[in-house]
Amino acid sequence: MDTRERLISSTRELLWERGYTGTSPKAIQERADVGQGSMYHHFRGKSDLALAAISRSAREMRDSADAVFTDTGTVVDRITAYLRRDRDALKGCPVGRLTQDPDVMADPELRRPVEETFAWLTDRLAGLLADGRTNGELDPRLDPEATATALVAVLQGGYVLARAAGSADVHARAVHGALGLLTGDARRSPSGQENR
Amino acid sequence: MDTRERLISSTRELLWERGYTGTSPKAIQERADVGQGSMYHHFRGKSDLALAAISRSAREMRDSADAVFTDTGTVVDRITAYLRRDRDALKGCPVGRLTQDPDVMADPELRRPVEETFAWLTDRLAGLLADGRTNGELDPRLDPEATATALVAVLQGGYVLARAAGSADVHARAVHGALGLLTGDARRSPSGQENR
DNA sequence: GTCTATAATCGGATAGAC
DNA sequence: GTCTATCCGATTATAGAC
Repeated sequence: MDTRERLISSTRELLWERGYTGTSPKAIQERADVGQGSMYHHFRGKSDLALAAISRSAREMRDSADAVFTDTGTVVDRITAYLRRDRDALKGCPVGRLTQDPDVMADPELRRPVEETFAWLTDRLAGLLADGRTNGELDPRLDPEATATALVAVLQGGYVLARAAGSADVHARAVHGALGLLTGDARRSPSGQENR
Repeated sequence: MDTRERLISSTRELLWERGYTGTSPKAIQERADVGQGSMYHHFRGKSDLALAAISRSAREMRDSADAVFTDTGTVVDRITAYLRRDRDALKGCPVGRLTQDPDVMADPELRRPVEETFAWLTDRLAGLLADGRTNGELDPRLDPEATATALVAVLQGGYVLARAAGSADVHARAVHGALGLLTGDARRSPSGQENR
């Protein structure tokens, strides 16, 4: 890996672990094993490096999700596969994490990849859910946009809860609960007052 | 409000807005309108202040949730009221936010209130869901712990998505989606293959 | 209790030699 | 392209006067 790539890679890791404010140019250089001068030769400064790192992480997140979504199987299969996908729950989401960084959110350039990634993801999931509704896999009353938003929120919130508990199992439990609701293993009782 | 309280209040605000790493003693003093010497008289340092602030926020979050949970109405009513509660979605959760702060999570004292708050919240919701299952409001197949975890995750993840989108509506949409799944307005089709 | 002074270290760069 | 030197403000305190 060349110098430039090592810097991007190091920045991605540090943004993931410590956020933008918690990441210093010096720490980036040390982890990349690159000198001060080198870093400022390849990038104009911290925010320039962060832009490269964030864009890379966003693209990777999108590409890997898309691979699961375009896989074979029923709609429910593909959504289940995405929700259950292997993840390091205690590390959190490298993109979602950035929403807590005021300096990232305040800079339109840095913020853009974050915004676009979640807009794309939610939209893609909503499309799948709409397909499932059309083909009879899912209840016609299901609201694709709202449901997609809820599912993405479960994933993002699952990271929060897993980190709070210090246990990756909590993320899996959140996903399990969401799938239970989606696939009808857990819902308002058929004898409940809201049933029609 | 006395000096000590102003310092705690100022620290709570800053931790909420900028996190632990992004909050300097100087900024705390300025917002509280308290001098350097005063701050170090009342608190041993930044982490001591943070502990007071975090404990306060955690207790407040817990108390206000408990008020909704112990309210009158059906289980589904109370859960709905909690999920739909007025919130400043773009500001995020003052407690959940701290899970992204490595310095907070690395310090057992600072971390404890965060961990306990979410453990309590999830447990409390699971109890309500179990009650709803018992009294026939909810499907007997519903897994109370997993569902409770998913619901709390929707709230926490909703903040992430709202901030990413720059719109509080996204949080409301996530909640709407989750309630649709929980109350049976949106789920796997009755004619779907998983139906028994 | 509050104020000012002092200080060591870090953060985020710029400048110029090689 | 990479290195070292230098810079200035911020961070997180401590010390002692008032």
